[in-house]
Amino acid sequence: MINDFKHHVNRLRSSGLRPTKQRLTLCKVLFDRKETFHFTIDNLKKRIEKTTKSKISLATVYNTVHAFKNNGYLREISLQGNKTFFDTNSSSHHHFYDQDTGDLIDIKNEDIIVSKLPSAPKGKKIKQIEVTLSLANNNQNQKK
Amino acid sequence: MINDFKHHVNRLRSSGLRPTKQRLTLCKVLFDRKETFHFTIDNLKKRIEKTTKSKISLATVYNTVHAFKNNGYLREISLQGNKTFFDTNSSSHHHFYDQDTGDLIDIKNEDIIVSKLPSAPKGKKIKQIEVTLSLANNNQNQKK
DNA sequence: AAAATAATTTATAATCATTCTAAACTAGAA
DNA sequence: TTCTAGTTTAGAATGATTATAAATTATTTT
Ligand SMILES: [Mn+2]
Ligand SMILES: [Mn+2]
Ligand SMILES: [Zn+2]
Ligand SMILES: [Zn+2]
Repeated sequence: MINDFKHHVNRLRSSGLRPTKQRLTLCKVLFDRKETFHFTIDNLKKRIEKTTKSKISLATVYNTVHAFKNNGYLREISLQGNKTFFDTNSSSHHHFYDQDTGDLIDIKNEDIIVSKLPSAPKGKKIKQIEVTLSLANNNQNQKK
Repeated sequence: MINDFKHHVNRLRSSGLRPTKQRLTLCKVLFDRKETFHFTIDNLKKRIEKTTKSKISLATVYNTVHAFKNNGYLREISLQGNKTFFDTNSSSHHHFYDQDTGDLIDIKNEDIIVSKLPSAPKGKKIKQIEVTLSLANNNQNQKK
């Protein structure tokens, strides 16, 4: 599996995306690893620069990440603050969000059970259930 | 209760905020109504201009909204896309988020039951449980 | 009530993330 | 090889938010 990227080429082709040098580089950086992870664009840009010799323009990183997201390779995660996070774990799951550190930790889908849900408004369907558990330090924020 | 804003003055004072003309105007626009609502800064700025005669600078709207949020009068809501929403309903509750229209609909806390939760990491505490149900149109996005 | 002070407001500039543009480049088809 | 549509790119443009620093105002002190 290592050093093999035929499957990336295939996946890109089957999404109607040409397997360009830049896209394959991104595929390797994002998907050729055991653990999934969360990242920002800025974050990812730096990782590419460190990890690979390829130079990819910022515009292309944006374009590619959005293409990957639109084709279900990546998930976009919404958090407070004005930064957008992405998740290489595109399957359904939830998150701890540490308000102090900004850390984001995966929670497996089966570790949270939502046993009651409202029904969707007329003509609409529930497409995704997302639970975010916000964390803070244990010590009571004792005022004074 | 109408045309009475002593309680706003009191609340501001008890938060260590001086009851300025601008803050009281914001309090009236945000809290003197039956229904709670969701808004963006831009959104709120326009509402102020329509509703009141007061002219409040953009910087003050930002400052005040953040002060109100930090003191628990408002909640900040995180959604996909790069806009920040606020919620005059500061109590614990959940949301429908319509991916097509961008609409945000409240779900009462008791209409969602989360019956299994993971435990928080060491030294951390779960401060907030937020469930977002993403909506899309019923019709299957049939590809061709 | 006037003066002193500290907080607040404001216009405007600065920053930062993201998107747009249009020219150069490239993958795949003919 | 030539053609064409798709892709990449640098840089400009946009839009939201934050910073700055001077003017104003609320509150405290005299
Ligand atoms: Mn904010
Ligand atoms: Mn995006
Ligand atoms: Zn995740
Ligand atoms: Zn709400």
